Amino acid sequence: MVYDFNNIEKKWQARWAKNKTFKADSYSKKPKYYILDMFPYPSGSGLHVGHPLGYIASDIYSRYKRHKGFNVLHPQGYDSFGLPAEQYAIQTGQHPAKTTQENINRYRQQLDQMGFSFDWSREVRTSEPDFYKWTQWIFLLLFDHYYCNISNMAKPVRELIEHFEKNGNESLDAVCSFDTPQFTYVEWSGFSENEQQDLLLNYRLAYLSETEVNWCADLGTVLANDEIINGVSDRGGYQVTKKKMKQWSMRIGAYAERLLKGLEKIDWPESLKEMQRNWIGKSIGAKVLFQIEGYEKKIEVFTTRPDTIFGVTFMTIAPELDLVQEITHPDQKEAVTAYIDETQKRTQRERMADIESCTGVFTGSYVLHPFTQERIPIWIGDYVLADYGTGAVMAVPCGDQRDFDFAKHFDIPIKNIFKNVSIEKKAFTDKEISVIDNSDFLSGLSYEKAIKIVIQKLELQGSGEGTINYRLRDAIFSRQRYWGEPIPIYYKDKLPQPLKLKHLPLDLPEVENYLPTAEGYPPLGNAVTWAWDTQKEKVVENKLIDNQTIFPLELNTMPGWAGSSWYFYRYMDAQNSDAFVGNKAAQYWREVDLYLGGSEHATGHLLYSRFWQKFLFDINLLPVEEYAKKLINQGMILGNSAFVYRKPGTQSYISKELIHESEKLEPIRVDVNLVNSSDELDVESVRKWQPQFENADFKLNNGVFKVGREVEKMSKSKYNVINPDEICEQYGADTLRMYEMFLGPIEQSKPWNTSGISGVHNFLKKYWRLFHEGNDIIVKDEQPSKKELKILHETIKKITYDIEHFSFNTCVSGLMICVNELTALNCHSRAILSPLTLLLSPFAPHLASEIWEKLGNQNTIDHVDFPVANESYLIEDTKNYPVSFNGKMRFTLELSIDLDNSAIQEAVLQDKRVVDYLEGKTPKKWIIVPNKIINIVY
RNA sequence: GCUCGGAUGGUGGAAUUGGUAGACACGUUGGACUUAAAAUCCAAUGACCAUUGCGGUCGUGCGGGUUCAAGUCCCGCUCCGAGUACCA
Repeated sequence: MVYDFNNIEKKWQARWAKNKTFKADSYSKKPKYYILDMFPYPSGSGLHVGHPLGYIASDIYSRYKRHKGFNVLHPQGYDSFGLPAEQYAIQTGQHPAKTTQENINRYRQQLDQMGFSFDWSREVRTSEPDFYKWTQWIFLLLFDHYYCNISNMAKPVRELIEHFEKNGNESLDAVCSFDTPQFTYVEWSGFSENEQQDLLLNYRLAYLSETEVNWCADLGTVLANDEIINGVSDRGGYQVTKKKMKQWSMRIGAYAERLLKGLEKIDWPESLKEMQRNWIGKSIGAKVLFQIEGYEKKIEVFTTRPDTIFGVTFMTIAPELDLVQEITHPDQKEAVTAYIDETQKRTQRERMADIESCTGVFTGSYVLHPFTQERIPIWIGDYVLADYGTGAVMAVPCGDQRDFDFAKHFDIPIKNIFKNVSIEKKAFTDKEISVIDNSDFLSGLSYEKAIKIVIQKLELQGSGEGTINYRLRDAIFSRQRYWGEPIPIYYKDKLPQPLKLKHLPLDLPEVENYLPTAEGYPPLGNAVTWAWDTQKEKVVENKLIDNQTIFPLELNTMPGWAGSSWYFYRYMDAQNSDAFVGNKAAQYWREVDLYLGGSEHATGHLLYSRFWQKFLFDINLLPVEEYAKKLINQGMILGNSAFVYRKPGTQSYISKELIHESEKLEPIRVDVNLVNSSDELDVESVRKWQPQFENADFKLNNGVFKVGREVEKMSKSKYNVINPDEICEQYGADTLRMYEMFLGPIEQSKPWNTSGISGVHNFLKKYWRLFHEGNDIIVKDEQPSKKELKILHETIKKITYDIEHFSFNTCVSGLMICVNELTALNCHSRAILSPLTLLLSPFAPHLASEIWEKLGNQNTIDHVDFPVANESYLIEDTKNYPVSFNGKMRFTLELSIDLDNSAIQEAVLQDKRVVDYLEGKTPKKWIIVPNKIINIVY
């Protein structure tokens, strides 16, 4: 009887679905374990072989944990709002909801055929109103809270208002926008309602503000930096300009320090933590105030080197600052305006690419040095970024390379404040070995001491203070897009007002046209009908109508990361219609025990979700401050792209081996599915594949056309996608699962390559044969031999250890060795085969289930206890030791035994530690290597 | 530039954390079974030398060091990958 994987897999998948085998109990006496995968975005191309890598690993671990007696929550869902569905809608006029549903169906079918043990009863979709109701609700909570620096947590805006009524904002220590004015309680009560609301926006965690964005008028939308190439839009090549727009933002900066500190408590990959640390970018330094000559205003700068304050010879401010207009001297007006126009045309990308050139202009104004009162010229330079620190820099050319270059370029004096250092050619930046000189009260001090003293002095005279600055910027939350969560806000006198919980979900309306308009009017503006009608209030045509009063609604939608920032809590209580997660469920499941996903989300999803978690923890809605105890980044499975080479300007393609090195050819990607394993191209299929190849000329070599290969990310646009479906068809899901694990360590990226798949498939066939002879299952209830027991228990030990350390590739090897050895011994003992099948079950669940049933077990294998290694079977017989043996051993040994053996005595006496021993020090363990030396482990 | 990873046979990768390097698998070669093929099984397979039998030498990117013992630890390089980039 052959291993009929297709039928076995169908049989068990149907049975699992019917019996709801993997449904997690809501509450259980068993210990809980929550294993989460990053949910997929259901794209049009379906799953490729790279997607399931992490899912296979988490599935193995989930099945293992069930065998170990845990109540395992292993859910799955879809991150179903997003750009590609909307782009597709724009092109074809199909509603994104429709295409999304189709894609989800395909994904589900593909996930099921891999035999994953997901609890589908808890499925979530971010684009479903039942789900985004709560995303909108969380947004409203963020809108309704501010960050208090004293208690170091979010607090209700209500308390903020109380504080303003009693004290104004002077004595308040809260996170707020940079340009928040100071006011007293008297002033506060004098403000109009609108003025008050406007000020409150400076404190809210979700707030509306004027933000500079990359605006593309032709596409009618804001673009992210990576959507712009060489100053024009990546899509269509249109011009991109900078524009100030009212945008919703999230005050993630308020949580910078806690996001940093929290990393110490969680078991996440060090490299990923490092990425988050760099992204948060903490730097310790000082704020220094410089009085502008002839003005009341002061310019505040942030510096990490306040010790170099006596080296300041000019100041540079970012061209975007409003301050620029105010302080520009009439004589310089023309030059400054010209420069600002110039920089505005340059996109951020151009500015970034153009590190070499040094541009700037003098404002004609001066600030006064806080200690020497010297006049310091104020320059404008676009090497200063408006949104880092205060957008102004005290330039110390002797100690900073950029300031040095700027000074050299514009011929500004450079003052040396370092002892015994030449600054002729470049700035001196090595702070650790510097000694300050030529600096009044700081002369002769080291960098560390000077910083302490200068900060004291600054604080004393009120012209600065020690401070910490973070690189992390507040996250822009508005998107001029259709396929996302509507922001639950309406406008009263142009001020944002929150909708109420009873209004939620604010459904995404139907529109005729998904394209945003050229003025930046979002596509929701095209909406004809909005969905709800609550008592007196209703929403019609972008308007909230309340008692005959009409208010416009917010038309922007939320970004992709909104729904994914909290979805893992929804799984705990997916059907709850009264809360985003019920208290009882949150208390039982608490947090994710193991999270698997790609490191590409390090500074996106994985940071934003930690931010929302901390916020929801602050306001007592969640029990823990970090939601994922342990995180593993699975590597990417890369594609092996195929290239054909075209002579420029012709339709002539040349087989790979016929290419001379000197020839310049254009590489063009072809679908890898049209290439066989020897890199030979199916020319006829290529002609049918794309019209450009229809009449092309292919120069063959020995009757075949060979392609070039390159390893790249697997993506539809690179035509290198391999779908798992065919492999499941040809080898079965169990083979695919084990093969993907066998490929290498889970964290490692690797190119997809099917050449080794037969090895794994052979193993499963061999495993099947271990139990079969002809059509009969052959299992004997006989006492297993010592040797068989030893093989089994060694394997149990290894597999258990390796699964717990997520070393799934070595698990597969371990099982292979075990089966090879048992085959050689012709083992048919039930006492061996039964536990062995349990060991296999997480990896090849269909095969294991089938054999388990054939062994006559009444229960299914899924929740049976995992075998435990019995050490007594593993102990080596050491009696015949030590002159010759196979394998390596570690054990405690009486020294006298070995020293009596003259064959090894000579070697032993070379070992310093033996001498130590003879002098009275006791070793703990010895390791003996034949013909070599004795090792002693203390 | 900065930060973090990595480098082991023809290939993917093991190595109990300092203790027989190359497990397991692919590939290759030879053999068995077969009219033949497929399937399956067996053997060899790091390199070089010796192969009449044993055997020997070198080997974990390069150069040093610590140690009885280094793929593993330390110092200095080279190359590759990832992240980030005028962050004051």
